[in-house]
Amino acid sequence: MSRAEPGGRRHAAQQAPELTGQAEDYLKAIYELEQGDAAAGTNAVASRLGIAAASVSGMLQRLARLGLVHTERYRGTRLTESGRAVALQLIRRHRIIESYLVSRLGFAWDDVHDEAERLEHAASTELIERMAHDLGNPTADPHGAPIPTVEGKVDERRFGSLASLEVGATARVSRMSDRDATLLRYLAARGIRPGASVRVVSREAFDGPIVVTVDRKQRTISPAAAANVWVEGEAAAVHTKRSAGASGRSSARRKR
Amino acid sequence: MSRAEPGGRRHAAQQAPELTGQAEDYLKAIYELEQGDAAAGTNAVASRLGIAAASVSGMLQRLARLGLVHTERYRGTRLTESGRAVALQLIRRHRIIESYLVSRLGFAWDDVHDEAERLEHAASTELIERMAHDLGNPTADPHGAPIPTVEGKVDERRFGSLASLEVGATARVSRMSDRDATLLRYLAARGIRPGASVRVVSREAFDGPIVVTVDRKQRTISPAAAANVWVEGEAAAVHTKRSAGASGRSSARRKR
DNA sequence: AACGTATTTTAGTACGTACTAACTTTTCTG
DNA sequence: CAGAAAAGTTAGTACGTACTAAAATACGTT
Ligand SMILES: [Mn+2]
Ligand SMILES: [Mn+2]
Ligand SMILES: [Mn+2]
Ligand SMILES: [Mn+2]
Repeated sequence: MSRAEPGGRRHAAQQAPELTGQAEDYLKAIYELEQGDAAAGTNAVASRLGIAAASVSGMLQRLARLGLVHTERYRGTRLTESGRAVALQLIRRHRIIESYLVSRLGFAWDDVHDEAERLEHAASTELIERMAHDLGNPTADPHGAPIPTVEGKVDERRFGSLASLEVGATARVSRMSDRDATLLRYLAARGIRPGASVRVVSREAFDGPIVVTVDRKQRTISPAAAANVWVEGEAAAVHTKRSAGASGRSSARRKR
Repeated sequence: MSRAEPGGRRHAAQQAPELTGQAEDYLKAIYELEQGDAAAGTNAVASRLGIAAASVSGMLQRLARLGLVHTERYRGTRLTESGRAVALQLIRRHRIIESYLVSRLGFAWDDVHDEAERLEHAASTELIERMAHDLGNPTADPHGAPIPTVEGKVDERRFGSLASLEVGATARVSRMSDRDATLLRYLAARGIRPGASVRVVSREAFDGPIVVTVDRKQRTISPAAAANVWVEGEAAAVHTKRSAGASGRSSARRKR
């Protein structure tokens, strides 16, 4: 019940520190950026949230004081157990809201992310659980992202991207980024949605377009778009080869 | 779409000043406190919002700068046209959300106010209109409060309270305050809900309990509770008498 | 009209959150 | 490994929103 508003105090703070919406978004960003053993970089958090890196430094110190993250100066940030729990519940709220808006209120799948980005901070646990129950406790959102359980369990498998599938390989679309409505419409126009099965027909050199068969129909997809689509169960057609996955690498921070 | 968050700037401000949730709540409070020609007092706004009067003074100056209220120093505040428009749209959002939560998600009517108080600031116009459409564009919320239209029209009639009905008078329950869940449960337990028809059987002196017939059953109601129930179409049984209504008085601010 | 009380405003402070500019540390590269 | 580039932090500022304490104004009562 009742998530806190920002500037003021309004409600006496009880045990739980009553995080602001911004703090919650930071935790979510960190959750999404850290992988395995690699901490989330300040710049990465900043660009994810559209905020100056200097501002992020400040907030991370606050979150550290609250016991929600561990920060090693100049070396990145990772969630503590309790920070992770907060992030997962926020993600649960986000994804259930998206699912509800699509299934019950007729929203387009490319139109729910921003709405959920705000509602996730205002919706009570009771509301979320009622929505979830009404939907039959879904396990994935409209973009294929897994929904954490109330207990904070979630499928954390990482899949390879469609962009890195080899020619001849077949796979099932698992999920895609939902942060860009244009991308989602681009993909929808090509039949790329969670559950679709794809097969790479050919690829052009120099990052040229990828030709794929999507549920029997032949389609062309830009590699930039394909990089935001994750697929599972890839199977090469003729001879199996190791694919350099964009999956669980952990050693270094990727540039961009 | 997208109501602003507080501390930061985050989105470039376009034409519309993008009010914070708090500012919106102030406007709503002023709307509900000013009646006819009487301005809303600073203390009244403060106690309504649970905020110190000094803080309210500050915010009112900001709202005045934004052209949303007129403030006459030491004399009270009233909404400008545009402030009123903001307040009415917020109230529309609030009441549609309450209605939706009750009708579509099985919330109890005494449990939706706080939820709506937060969601009203996060829900986009699109979401609200989809909810409204799904409900068949209701004209009143679960507590009998009229829902302003998209154009900002609303039934502003004021009714007398059940507490001021004379013995023998019959009336229909129009609405009740929704800000106290305990009150709502108290009323529900006695069958007092919008549309119920009541008749005052007797009243005790010194603000004692009021005995009423509610939809045929006899019930006892405390005057403090009855003061938060508004009724319409009152009709005295035998001889009609002027009732000193707690309705449209405007000259002085009531104490408390 | 004068006084005392209620109402309202100002002054000074705090905190969350953001920004830019300047500085520090780490990492990469030749 | 030295120097440059990238990444991250600190310093100083701003704004919205709250608070308490003190001062100003208005109002009801004698
Ligand atoms: Mn968010
Ligand atoms: Mn999603
Ligand atoms: Mn509100
Ligand atoms: Mn209501």
